[in-house]
Amino acid sequence: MKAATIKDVARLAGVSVSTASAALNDKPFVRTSTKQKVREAAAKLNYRPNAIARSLVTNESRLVGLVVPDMADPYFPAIAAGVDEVASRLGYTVILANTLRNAKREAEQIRVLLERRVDGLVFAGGSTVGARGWLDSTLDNLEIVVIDRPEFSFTSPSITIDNVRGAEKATRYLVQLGHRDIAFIGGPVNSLVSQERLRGYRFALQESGLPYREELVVHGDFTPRGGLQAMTILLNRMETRLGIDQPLTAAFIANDQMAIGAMHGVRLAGKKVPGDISIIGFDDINVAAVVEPPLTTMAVPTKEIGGMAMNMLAKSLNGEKLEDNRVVLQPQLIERETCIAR
Amino acid sequence: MKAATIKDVARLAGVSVSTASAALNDKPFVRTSTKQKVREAAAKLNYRPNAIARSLVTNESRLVGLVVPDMADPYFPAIAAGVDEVASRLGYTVILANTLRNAKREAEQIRVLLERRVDGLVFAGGSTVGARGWLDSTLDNLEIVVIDRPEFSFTSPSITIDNVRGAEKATRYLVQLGHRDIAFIGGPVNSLVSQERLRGYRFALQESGLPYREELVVHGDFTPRGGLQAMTILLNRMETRLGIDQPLTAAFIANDQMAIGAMHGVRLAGKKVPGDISIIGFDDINVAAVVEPPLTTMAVPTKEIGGMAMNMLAKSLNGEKLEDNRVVLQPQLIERETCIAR
DNA sequence: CTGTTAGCGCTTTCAA
DNA sequence: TTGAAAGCGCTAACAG
Repeated sequence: MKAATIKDVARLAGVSVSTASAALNDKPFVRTSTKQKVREAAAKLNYRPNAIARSLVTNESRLVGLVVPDMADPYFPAIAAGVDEVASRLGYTVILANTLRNAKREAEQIRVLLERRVDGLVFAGGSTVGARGWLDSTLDNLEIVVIDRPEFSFTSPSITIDNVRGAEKATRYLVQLGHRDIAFIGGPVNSLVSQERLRGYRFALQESGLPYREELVVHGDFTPRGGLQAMTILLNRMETRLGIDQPLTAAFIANDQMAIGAMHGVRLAGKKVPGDISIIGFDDINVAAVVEPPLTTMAVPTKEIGGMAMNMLAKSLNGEKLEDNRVVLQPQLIERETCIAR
Repeated sequence: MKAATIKDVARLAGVSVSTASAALNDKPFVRTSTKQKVREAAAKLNYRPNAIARSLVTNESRLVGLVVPDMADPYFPAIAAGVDEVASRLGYTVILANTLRNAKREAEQIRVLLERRVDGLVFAGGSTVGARGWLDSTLDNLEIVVIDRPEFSFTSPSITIDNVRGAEKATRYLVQLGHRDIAFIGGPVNSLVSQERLRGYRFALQESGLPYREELVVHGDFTPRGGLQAMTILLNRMETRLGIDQPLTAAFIANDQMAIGAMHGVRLAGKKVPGDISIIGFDDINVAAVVEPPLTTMAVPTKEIGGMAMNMLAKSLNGEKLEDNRVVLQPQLIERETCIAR
């Protein structure tokens, strides 16, 4: 049997449709007894308001799109959890859009979100050099909050990780421990976040009077496997090209997933973390604290970021002015056991 | 300026609204030149069809709800990735609903999904004893596919992990390696999945002529921290209550996240994995292969499951009969390095 | 092949 | 305090 509509409710309650609507929405001008009647009718019919119909007339969907590059990296589900939690508290529903770090797919997904008339978007990470252009044209008229997409940070409310400073801090930490031959494992070359972290790394090197050496940087793909491969390449390089005069003693790795993979690579090569090679990661994903040895990393309050983003979005949607629409977060060094003084 | 509607497009193209609609939907009976005109008009106006309006009339939203208990466990994002991938290929959009393993919240989230008129639901894991009742009444009329929610497996198309057999296999593997004092770390006591895995564990014990000992089972919460705590409890128990006559030599742990935490617990107690205690997990999450030592576990093809679920859902939505609507998957033993013969 | 008409389920004036 | 009517943007007969 078909789902009951408000018409059915109205009929059963013996009132007009408009009264039924007002009653169900608890408008103050409806007589209490009428509300009662209507509610009973609704209950009896197991009535569920049709959000689609409502959206059509109110011209707001209370849908928000959440655009993430990759669900396999725990970083993004953590953000998703934060967004979802406050969204549902605020009466929004979230649509998931996974871009798989693929520009074409991203465009496609956005198109869908637009057609669904989402009220707003939270755009998390995964930005890529040049991803900017086409978005601008199509995205006006839509509230959007970006997380760690530096290319939008000046046009949209944003939450940004200070990747440059974070990377700098991480690298400097290694330097302070006495390391001089410090490698960097980044994400995909065209990833903006990865580029920023590379920048911070170079900056710290420079400030410490250490040379930047190309042979010490390798790009991975943010996955554990990628980290493993990158570390293996690095270790081979050291072995074959440079000899033992300047062996790698530490590495700053652009995210924890790769760092954990890289640690494995170190062991596979018969070396020890941190005995032979110190490692510092980025993100502080939930297993970081319990891997062996526990991973020293730059922590980012992921879930809070998601919640914060959704809150900002909701505020703009309410027409409120954001007093602070350009949040920049400093990652925090969590010293665990993968770094050791040289 | 307001978004263009199909009316605007029709006017600009000099045709009626219905013709515009037909043209945009590429109906075969529209003259090619007309389609051309209409498309140009649409492009010029940057027209985007309003999916909300369409849904209202077609009475299908092409929305599917994805209900998961917890985004922090990599297991679920992996499923989400699978669902999302095939959903978007099939023209569906997925709404995320995170229940946080909380029955009240689950009910609330489902209510929202129903109001949004999702065409179907994929319900992944997190089932809890007694979660069944209220769902039945409210869920008819909705296509739904369940993943690892045994309580629905006989009323809805389902993909189920054979948890009992998987757990049995895992435990038996330990037994074959010569272990006789094998602990079990489960999820929350009322988690059905955890109960099944416990059942498999007991079954294997029994078949092997080993006694079931309550002091060897502890319940965690599926998180790394929970695994750590559970292992610590276990180790303390051994220390204090039982003395050294029957020290724990192995543990089967209900998911990888906890297993990784538990490994850490073992080390904290000054013992070694697998030297002192062998460990086997469940799920094969993506870091399992690279932790130290690489985790032996029962693999479940998570992402494929998500995709499969969405495919099944789409089929039922199309009115196709599912030839195989009760898929049962056998977890596969992945031997890595956390288990050793005694 | 194209246009006219009706209506999806709801909210929202506006009158009564 | 309630009801009648209009209309959100679209698709779906149906007639021409």
